[in-house]
Amino acid sequence: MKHKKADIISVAKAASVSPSTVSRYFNHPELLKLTTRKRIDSAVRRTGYIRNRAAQTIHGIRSGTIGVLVPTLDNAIFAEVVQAFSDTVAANGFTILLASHGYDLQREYKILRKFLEHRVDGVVLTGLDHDEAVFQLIDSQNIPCVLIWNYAARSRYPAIGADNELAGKMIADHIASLGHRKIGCMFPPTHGNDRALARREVVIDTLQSYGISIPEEWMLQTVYSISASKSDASRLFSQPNQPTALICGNDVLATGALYAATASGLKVPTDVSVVGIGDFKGSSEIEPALTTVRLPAKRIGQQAGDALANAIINTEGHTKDSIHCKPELIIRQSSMPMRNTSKP
Amino acid sequence: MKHKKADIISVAKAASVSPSTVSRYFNHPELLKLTTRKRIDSAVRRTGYIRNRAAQTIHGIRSGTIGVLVPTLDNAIFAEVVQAFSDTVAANGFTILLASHGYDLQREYKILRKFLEHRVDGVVLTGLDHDEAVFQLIDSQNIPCVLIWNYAARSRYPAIGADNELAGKMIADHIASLGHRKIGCMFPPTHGNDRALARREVVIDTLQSYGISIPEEWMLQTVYSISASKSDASRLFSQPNQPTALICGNDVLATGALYAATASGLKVPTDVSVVGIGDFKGSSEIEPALTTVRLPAKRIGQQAGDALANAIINTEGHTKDSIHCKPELIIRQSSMPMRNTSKP
DNA sequence: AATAGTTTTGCAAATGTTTTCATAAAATTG
DNA sequence: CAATTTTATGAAAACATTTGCAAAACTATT
Repeated sequence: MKHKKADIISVAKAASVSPSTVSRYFNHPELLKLTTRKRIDSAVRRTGYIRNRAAQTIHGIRSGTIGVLVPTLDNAIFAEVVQAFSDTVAANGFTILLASHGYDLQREYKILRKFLEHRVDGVVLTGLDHDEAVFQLIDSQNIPCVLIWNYAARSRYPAIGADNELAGKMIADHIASLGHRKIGCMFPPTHGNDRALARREVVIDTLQSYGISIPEEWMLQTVYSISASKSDASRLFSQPNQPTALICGNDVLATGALYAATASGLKVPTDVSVVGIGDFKGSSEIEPALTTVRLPAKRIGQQAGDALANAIINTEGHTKDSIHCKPELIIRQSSMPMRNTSKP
Repeated sequence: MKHKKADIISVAKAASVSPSTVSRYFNHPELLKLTTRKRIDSAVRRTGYIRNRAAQTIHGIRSGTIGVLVPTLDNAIFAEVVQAFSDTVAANGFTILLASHGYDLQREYKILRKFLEHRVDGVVLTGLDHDEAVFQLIDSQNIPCVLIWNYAARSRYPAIGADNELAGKMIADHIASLGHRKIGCMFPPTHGNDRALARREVVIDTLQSYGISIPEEWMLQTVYSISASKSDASRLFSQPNQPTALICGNDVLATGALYAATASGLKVPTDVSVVGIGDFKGSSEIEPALTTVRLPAKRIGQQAGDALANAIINTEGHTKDSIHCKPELIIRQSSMPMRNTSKP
């Protein structure tokens, strides 16, 4: 007794009009007489008809979907960007197709193809660096694209995000200007992750410019997790020779380092300053509150959403300009000037 | 000089075969002769053809999409579930359409309609409670659906998740059996959030069964954020009369409470025990490590993904059974038995 | 080499919609 | 109230595919 799913023809029959009229009811209601509009209205209700976007899409009409490709959602900050992006484009009637590639470039290409099979109206990629094949695929379909999270003045597609190098420079400047000279660094693996790479390079370079170099054993490479960063930092903090400041590649690593300090009986910031990058949720509430550089995730998501929705709706031409969402140094309690006296 | 986008007909021409043969190349390659297969292979490559799922979908073929509807992604635990779900169904060739309703039931209905316009092959809703109109819409389209996150033996659709009431009971039992009698509670607003409601009710009831009742002023309602929970808990901790234990509705709230304790100079667990629910990332590393009840987000996402993909691919009949992903009491350092001596 | 049996391919109809063009109905004008 | 303009509706083609059926092309058998 299951009815066939209602299509536009059954609605037309129920309303005693032609299918074309029903189509107009949805797409150009102002062309219909009030009475027929009402009749169709009731017919739609009675039949439980739901429009079929697939059928519309084959007429070259927009699919109303945007493909969003992130490395992972387990990283709270990406979740936040996606959330903001999704809300923004939803206001323009778009729904997002979401997938994650787990930092695997091969997978990124495959997922992009799948997005294109679904005839997404636009795509969002995370970060600046992607396989050349990925770029070519997007070019060949000529579909609007934005790169989120990282900013660069010159990039293959409009980049909307924060200048990660600037963020790295800001935090390194901060630590160096506090007088620290014995500095440790903890950064995530940089393979397939241009954000992390950019930050690390610039931190090292900036410190270099102050005449500071970082010994091998204080240069930690730590996967993105509180547990890994806590254990790595604990190991660092239990060595005889210790840095007076630890610069972490992001706030998750810094959080782990803060916990490690507490666990090791070190006081932050008196014994060691700890700083992060990102200003994630909770970074301002943690004890001691974390000094960090704010990367405005929410704003990035919104700007990217506006830019892409705009590129799709208006010109059908491509988005033009990159947008820089400025990072901002947030000084809290986890960093302080270097004490002048050295330990006896 | 932009070419028209390649369709199946242009591929057919390029390979000197009929469109039907190209179609078969994708859908039933085993029917083709090796040589024609190769010819088409090359034609596809040369033309840059990408299949059009929209055109397939109107033949009643599956769209290969699953609609996922969560309250928000800003909650790390939902992000984790979504991530696990997405990965699982991606292995079966599905892509997810993701949207969030921000605990607004009206929006949930609208989003669901949009999903159905896209002819999703299945839908995922978060939590057990939804507008009756939502359920009816799903019924009318008869499309597989699973409810994630919360478990209940009897529910409108298969529920795959943890028993939140059990989780609440476990943590309440734990605290009561440690001898605490002066107990505070901090729970999120329960409006439109059946998970939170279930937990709170059962905690209160369980404590009741130990003869414990919670005074009005120790019953905090706090929005989901570390900053709110920290400030609410700080207020509680600065009152003259204080509980010896604080039960928090989730680990985010508990984290804020832990920070508040540190800020107020209280020692956890000696001065006050603090417990959460969820076992979020970082809960085991925070100092002191948080006693909580683990809700297996990842497993929920995977199980839900398997169940739904299965329901779609195999029977085309609906998913049958709810699955209970058992919560688990994780005792760490933030809780300890009640001291016998009361403060002077 | 003719026949029967397979395998491979193409034709044409079908899918659910939009849209152009034509026509019918209504409204406006003299 | 007839002529003209405007508005509302329908018929049919178009969109990019899939698929049942039949024809063509091969194989195998005698």
